[in-house]
Amino acid sequence: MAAKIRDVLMRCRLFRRLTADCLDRVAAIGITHRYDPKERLFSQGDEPPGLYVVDEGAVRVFKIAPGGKEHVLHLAEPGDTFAEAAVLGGFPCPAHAETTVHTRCVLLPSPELRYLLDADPEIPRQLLSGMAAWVHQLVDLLEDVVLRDAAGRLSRYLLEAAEDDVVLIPGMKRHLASHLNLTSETFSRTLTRLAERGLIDREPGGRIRLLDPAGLRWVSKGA
Amino acid sequence: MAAKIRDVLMRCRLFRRLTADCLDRVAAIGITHRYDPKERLFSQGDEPPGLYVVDEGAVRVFKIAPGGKEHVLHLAEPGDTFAEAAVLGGFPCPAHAETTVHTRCVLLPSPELRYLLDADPEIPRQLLSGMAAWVHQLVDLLEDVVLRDAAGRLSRYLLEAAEDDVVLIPGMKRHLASHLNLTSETFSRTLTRLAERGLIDREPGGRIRLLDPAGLRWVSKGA
DNA sequence: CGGTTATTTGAGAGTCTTCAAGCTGAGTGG
DNA sequence: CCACTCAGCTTGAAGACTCTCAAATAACCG
Repeated sequence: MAAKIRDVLMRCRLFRRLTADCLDRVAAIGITHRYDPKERLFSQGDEPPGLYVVDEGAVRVFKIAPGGKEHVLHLAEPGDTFAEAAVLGGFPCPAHAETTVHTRCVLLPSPELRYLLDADPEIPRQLLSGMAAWVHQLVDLLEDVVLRDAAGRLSRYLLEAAEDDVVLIPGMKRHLASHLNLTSETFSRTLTRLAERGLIDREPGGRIRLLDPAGLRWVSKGA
Repeated sequence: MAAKIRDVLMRCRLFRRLTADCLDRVAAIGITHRYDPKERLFSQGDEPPGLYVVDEGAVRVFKIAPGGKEHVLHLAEPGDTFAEAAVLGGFPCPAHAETTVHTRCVLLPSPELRYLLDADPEIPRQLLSGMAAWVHQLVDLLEDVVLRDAAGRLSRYLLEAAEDDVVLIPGMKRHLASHLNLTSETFSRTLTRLAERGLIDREPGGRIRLLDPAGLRWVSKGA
């Protein structure tokens, strides 16, 4: 069981740089949780229960704007962590978290994690660079939203998410759309437009094949 | 001199939570630099010279999009730090940094800082929560760009930047506009619209008086 | 198969940007 | 002391992109 948790942690950027020794100690406090689809893990304003690592399934972390519109900050898939900033910074959750499908997570409970950080000087040091990477990713996201148009953002996402030139859309398209700061309508239209230009091919089951990665790269750079 | 550097560090979120002891050791490696207006501190892709803390003046950290458009990620004013993520994460600078006016900064050079982090277990631990706060701020910024309109973003900025219901615009309006993801034209128009509604008063010298903070808060919440 | 939910498509409206022109204000030299 | 100049700011009109609303289609689940 503990070996299992270790493996989950190993897959994620935040913990990958930990030494085997530290990793074991962190894994020891981990608890595996299972969730049904659409189950709420925590809500905006809650005290963070702990640091989550997705093992299987997917969690969307989102804000709800006054007016009911929601924006997906983070689509956490296997190997991703979330709520790390709230736990480590000691402030309440800045967003809601809900699963999209059947999901298994490892939870590192806040009290135990904080104790560990105080007890073991090696761990904070190694987490620091992990946090820096997370900042870097946020800056990328910000850049994305700010200086790319719909086609550019979608192209970049496709390029990043592709494996063997195939992208499997996680969960509902409208959540992915929200993550890219698009309505589902615009998302759909942009997808067909990319297909018309021969850059991608829409296959059944939410699968997308990249026909012309170089062309997509061009679009994502803003042309 | 060292006392001076200590004071500068003390003012910023990243270091405020450090114990007096650690603070001294960090301050010891700090170097004060002076810059002319529009002087370039580093460029995108450079190895980060170190962690900067603004003592006096202002630095804008910005990206240039293909096509020449620039976006201001961060307007660093006294007490703000920048390049922290690149130094701590060990990757190249993701953006350019340039002063807007005569500026004094404290630089904590990368090699010394890294050495300090390795040598002293206490410092990374205390920096971790500072990084978490920076993540939190980035998420706010992202939220800002994504779910507020021009008037909402400007209102929020004014409320945050105000002291005694007066905001002094740092540097050029067009840089502030870019930070809020607006063109300078839209910025100007939005300002006059807020003035017409009696929420603010535009005074000479780039000074803005908040006449109705409650009303601004209403606008910033998206109405 | 029927009901429900998600996605696609169409038409119209709104916001922000772009392009172009006029304005303002500080610094300069006559 | 004043006109000149240049950069930044403001204002106007036109256009682009995305959103909203509405309806049709497709996918899913019991």
